[in-house]
Amino acid sequence: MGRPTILDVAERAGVSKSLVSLVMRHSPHVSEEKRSAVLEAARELGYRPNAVARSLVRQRSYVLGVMLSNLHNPFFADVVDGIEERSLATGYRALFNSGKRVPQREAAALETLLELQTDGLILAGTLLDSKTIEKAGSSVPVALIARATRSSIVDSVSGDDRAGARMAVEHLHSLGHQHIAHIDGGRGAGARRRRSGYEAAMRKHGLEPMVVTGSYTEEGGARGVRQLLDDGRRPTAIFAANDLAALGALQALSESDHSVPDDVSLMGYDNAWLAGLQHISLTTVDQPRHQLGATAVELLIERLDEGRTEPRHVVLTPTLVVRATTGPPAGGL
Amino acid sequence: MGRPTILDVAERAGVSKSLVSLVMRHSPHVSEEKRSAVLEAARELGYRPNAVARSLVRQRSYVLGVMLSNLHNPFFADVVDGIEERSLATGYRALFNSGKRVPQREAAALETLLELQTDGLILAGTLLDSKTIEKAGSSVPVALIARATRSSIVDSVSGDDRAGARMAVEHLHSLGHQHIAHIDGGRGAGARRRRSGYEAAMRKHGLEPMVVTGSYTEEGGARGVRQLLDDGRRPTAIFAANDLAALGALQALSESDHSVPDDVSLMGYDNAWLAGLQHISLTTVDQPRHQLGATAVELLIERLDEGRTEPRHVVLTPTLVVRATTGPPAGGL
DNA sequence: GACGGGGCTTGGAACGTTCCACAACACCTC
DNA sequence: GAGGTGTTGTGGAACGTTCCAAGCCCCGTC
Repeated sequence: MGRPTILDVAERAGVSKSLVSLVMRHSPHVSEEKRSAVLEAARELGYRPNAVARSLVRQRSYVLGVMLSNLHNPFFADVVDGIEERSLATGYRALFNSGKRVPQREAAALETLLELQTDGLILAGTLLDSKTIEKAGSSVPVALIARATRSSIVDSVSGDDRAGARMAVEHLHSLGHQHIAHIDGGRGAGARRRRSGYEAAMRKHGLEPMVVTGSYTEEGGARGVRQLLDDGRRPTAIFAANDLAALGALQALSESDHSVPDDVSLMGYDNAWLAGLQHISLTTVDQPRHQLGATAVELLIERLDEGRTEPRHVVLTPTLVVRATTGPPAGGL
Repeated sequence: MGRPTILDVAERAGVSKSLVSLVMRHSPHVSEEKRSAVLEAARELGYRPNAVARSLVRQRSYVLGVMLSNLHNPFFADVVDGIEERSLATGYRALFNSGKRVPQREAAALETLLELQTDGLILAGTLLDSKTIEKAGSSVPVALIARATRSSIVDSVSGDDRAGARMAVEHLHSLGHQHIAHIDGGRGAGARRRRSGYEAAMRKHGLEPMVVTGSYTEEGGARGVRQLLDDGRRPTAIFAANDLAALGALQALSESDHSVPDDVSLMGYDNAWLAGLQHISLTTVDQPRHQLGATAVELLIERLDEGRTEPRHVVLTPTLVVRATTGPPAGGL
């Protein structure tokens, strides 16, 4: 015989299964006597409510599914903190998955979460195409993190990437830089907006945009620098699409004997915790990571418990964080 | 009406629910004709199997629950990779949780996973006491990662922390260091063994152990260095309990104007990816992180699908990784 | 002393699957 | 043409809960 069920507890306590159910759900309409009898029996048997059976009949699991694009990006660790805290506070629990930045893997992870009947879905930094996302959104509330969308079906919360990119350019420009390269985030969430914000800000100051393709990974940043070197471009400053890419760029720059910021200035994006490490001390654009996560949960709850049906798209404002990797222009690459 | 069920599909395809079930599970005993009719109906309705109902009746969820002690520690990102890869390959899916290094939170996360009827449980770097762990282990297979145990109930896979600590001491000793401090990992998983491995190795070389309390976090490492300074201890080398703590130590050292390795040598433990960053380039002890995760999954599967019942405790051997933060002894703190 | 009402308790139906035993049918063999 | 064999398809029970309608009992009221 397997795990004890509500029936076993009922029998042992000499009551009906319904009463056990009531006790387990802290109903006030139970006599003190029976309550303690049930609790006692449950303790003795080591009874634990079966959430699977419960969610089958209630048609509600009180679980929020979270698909993380990339566990290695410390940016998401903070986002997850926000998600867990907020969902715990509202009576839900969060369960995670990861798609490892591979669309096919992400689709599988999404499907898993869907089959498990999670009440709501958070896609953090997903690479999935909007058709797939909207299809998911049509069967369960979905909130996107860090991937702006104009979808009329799913919600989203993201930083204002265009504004953040503008801040980066403006910071570098105010230091005197004219040749500012951007290593973009490729197909990464929000990368297009950061890129276009960069381009717009450059043009606004009469500067020529200089973009190479990268990604939201160290490898992407390193590749970007190598590309810049191969092309013989001579930026005096580099704005990488995120902190991880900036780290990769830092790596590649020191391999090619360029010092930061003495030869080249370098900026990242996100202000993930490692940007603040003294030995890195990266100038970057801060995203309210914790709040990004918390807001996504709230968006879901508005739909789940408050009946909202029109989509909401929340945009949070980033802030500039100046540290040690930027300075006045010098030799450049 | 909500999501379509197997009954809706059956009706639309003009067959019984049982047949639909067979098709969905790729049974070979279905005529081509009916199979395609069912598939077609399912597609039209947007049917998706309900994993909740399925696992209720099968008494199996094919989900492995993973409780992560600390998502901010990059060590776990690699472990998770190993878990996801191995479980995908064996027909299971992994779902994560985090306990944020707070025993009470961890207990709640564990309980959640238990109630959701996951088929097996992986506790990665948990701070939970063994009584709680064994209780969980008595109702579902449990595998511990990075927390050695002699439990006769749960399985475990961990690095040989004593040996790793010895390697660290021996490396520093071979460079000529005599005054080697250890900032320990407090109550962290495996911390006690690293500490005792350090102490044993020190004694073996006729050296006096010098231990201060820390934790597996940056904050713990920084606090350890400050403690060392306050106490007026003058180590020429510091061995931190893990890479994160080493990073915190690095931080505190540069705040107190000590340069690494010119004044003090510094070592970490884990070889998490950030240890390899050129700008950090931490000498450390490598743990086979990916394999730690993969092995935990295998241990669970042995119990689940192969009927093993006696416990197994796998110990993997760490290796020394020499980078730039260690050198010959100099002024010290 | 019948009636009504409230607090506590109960059994049965339902949730969406899988599993099992069996039915239906075709085909082969003697 | 009766009997066996094998392949495909079916309905009902079961999984462990929650929900609902209804029952029981006690008490107060007229």
